[in-house]
Amino acid sequence: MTTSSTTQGARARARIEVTAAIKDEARRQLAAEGAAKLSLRAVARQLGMVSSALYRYFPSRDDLLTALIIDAYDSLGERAEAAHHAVADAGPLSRWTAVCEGVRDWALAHPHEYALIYGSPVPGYSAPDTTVPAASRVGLVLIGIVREAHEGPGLTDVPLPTELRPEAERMTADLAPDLPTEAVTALVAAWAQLFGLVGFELFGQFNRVVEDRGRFFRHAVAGLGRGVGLR
Amino acid sequence: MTTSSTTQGARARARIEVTAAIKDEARRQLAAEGAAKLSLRAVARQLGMVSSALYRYFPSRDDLLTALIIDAYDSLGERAEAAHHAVADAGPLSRWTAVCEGVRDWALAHPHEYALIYGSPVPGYSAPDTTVPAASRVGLVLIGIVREAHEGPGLTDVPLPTELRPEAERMTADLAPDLPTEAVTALVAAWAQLFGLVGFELFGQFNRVVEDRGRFFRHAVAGLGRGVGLR
DNA sequence: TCATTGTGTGAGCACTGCTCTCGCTTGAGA
DNA sequence: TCTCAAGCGAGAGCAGTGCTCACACAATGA
Repeated sequence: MTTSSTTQGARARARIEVTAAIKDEARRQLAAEGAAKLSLRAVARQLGMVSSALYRYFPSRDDLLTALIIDAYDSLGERAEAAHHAVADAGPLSRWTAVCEGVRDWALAHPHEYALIYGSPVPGYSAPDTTVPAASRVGLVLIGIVREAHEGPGLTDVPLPTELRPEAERMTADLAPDLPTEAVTALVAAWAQLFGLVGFELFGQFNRVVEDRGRFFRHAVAGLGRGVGLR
Repeated sequence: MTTSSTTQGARARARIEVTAAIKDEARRQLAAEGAAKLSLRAVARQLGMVSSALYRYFPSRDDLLTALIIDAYDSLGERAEAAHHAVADAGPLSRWTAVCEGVRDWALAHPHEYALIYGSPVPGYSAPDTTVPAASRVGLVLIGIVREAHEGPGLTDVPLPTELRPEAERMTADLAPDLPTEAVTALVAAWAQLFGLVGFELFGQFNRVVEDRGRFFRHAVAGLGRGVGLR
C-alpha cells in the first residue's frame, strides 16, 4: 500500500482514463435522453465493455449520477464565474444580470444536466454531501457581487420584518457575516427565485405564456437584483 | 354504438370504477416512491389483476402519468382556490400571501406529486395540451387577486422598460386585457419565482441554508406580491 | 339468437440494475 | 527475479420493467 505520488503505474492511469470515458459517454446519453433513460448497460455497450465491468468504477447507477451531478454543478459554477469575470468593471446590477444570464444560458445549453441538479431529485435518490462544494459556486458568485457592492457603491436599503430577524441573522452568520443581514436575506430569496425563472422557461411552463424569453428574463432578474439592494 | 346516456350498463360503470382504482393505487405508489419508481406491473399486482389487463385502461405508462399529472394540477388548483376563498375579505397582499402559502402547504404535503408537475419532466415525456386547463388554475387565482386589487384599492406602480413593452402587451392581451400591462408582466415573473421558492425548499436546496422556512417563505412571497403592485 | 365488442389471461420479447464466479493481467514485496 | 494478492474484464444469471399478442370468456346490442 501507501502508493502516494502523482506518477502512478499504468494501472492507476488506465483507471482514471476509463473512469473519464465512462463519465463522458454517460454525459452524452444524459444530454441525449435525460437522466431517467441513462442506462449503465448502454454506456458499457458503447464503450465496448461488458456491463458488469462498469461496476469496477461506479458501484451503482446512483454513484454514476452523483459524479455527473457534481460535474454539472461545477460546469454551471464555472459558467457563472466566467460571466462574472467578463463584466468585472461594470456596476453591481449589471454584473448581477450578467451572472444570471450566464446561468440561464448554461441551462438552455444543458437542459438535462440542469434538470438533474435543479429538477426533481431522481427516484429515491438524495444527493450526498459530496455535492455541496460544487453546488455552492453559483451562490458564492452572487454573494461576491453583493459584497463588492457593499464595499463599493453601497447597497440600497431593503426592509426586513422583525419576526424574521433571528433567522436572518442565523443565515447571515452562516453565509456572509460581513454583509447587512437585510441584503443576505433578500439574496437567498432572490437566489431561489432566479432558478424559478430558469426552471419555468426550461420545463415548458412559459409555453404559450412568455414568448420573448430572453428580454423577459433580463427584466425579471434586474428586478431581483434591485430587490437585493443593488443599483 | 351511440350509447349516450348517463346510466350506462354495468360494463361502463365497472370501467369507471376500475380506472379510478388504478389511479388511486398509482397515486399511492407515486406518493410512496416517486414517479420514476411507479410500476404498471406493481399497480396491477396490487389490484389483483395481470399487468396486461391494465393496458385496457391506460395505453401506456405515460398515459397513466398524464392522468396523475392532471389530477395533481387540479388538486393544487383547488387548494389555491380554497386558500383564496378563506381570506376573501382581507386585503390584496394578505390574500396573495395566503394563496402562496396554500401552494406551499400543498407542495409539502404532496412532494412527489409536486415534483411530477413542477420538477423536471419525466423521461422523454412531454405533457400534452390536455393538462393546460388544470395547470392554469393557480395562475388564474393569482390573476384574480390582482384584478380585485385593481378594481378595488388599486395597484401601486411598477416600472416596465420600453424594450419589454411589446412582449408585455402581448402577454397582457393573452392573459388579462383588463389589467395594467406592468402588473401583468410583474405577475408572470412573480408566478415563476413563487415556484422557485417552493421548489428550492422541497428539493433540498435550502438544506443547511434556511431553517425557519415558513417565516422565510412568508416574507419572500410578501415581497413578490409587493413587486406586482399589491398592498 | 348471434355476431360484435370489451375485458382478463398468460406467454413472450427486449430491456434494465445488479451479483457472482471465473480466469487473466498487473505490479509490489520477498 | 519470482510470487501472490489485488485489480479487472467476461459471462451467466436473477429479478424486475414496459409492452405486445393470441387467446378465451362474458356482456351488449341488432
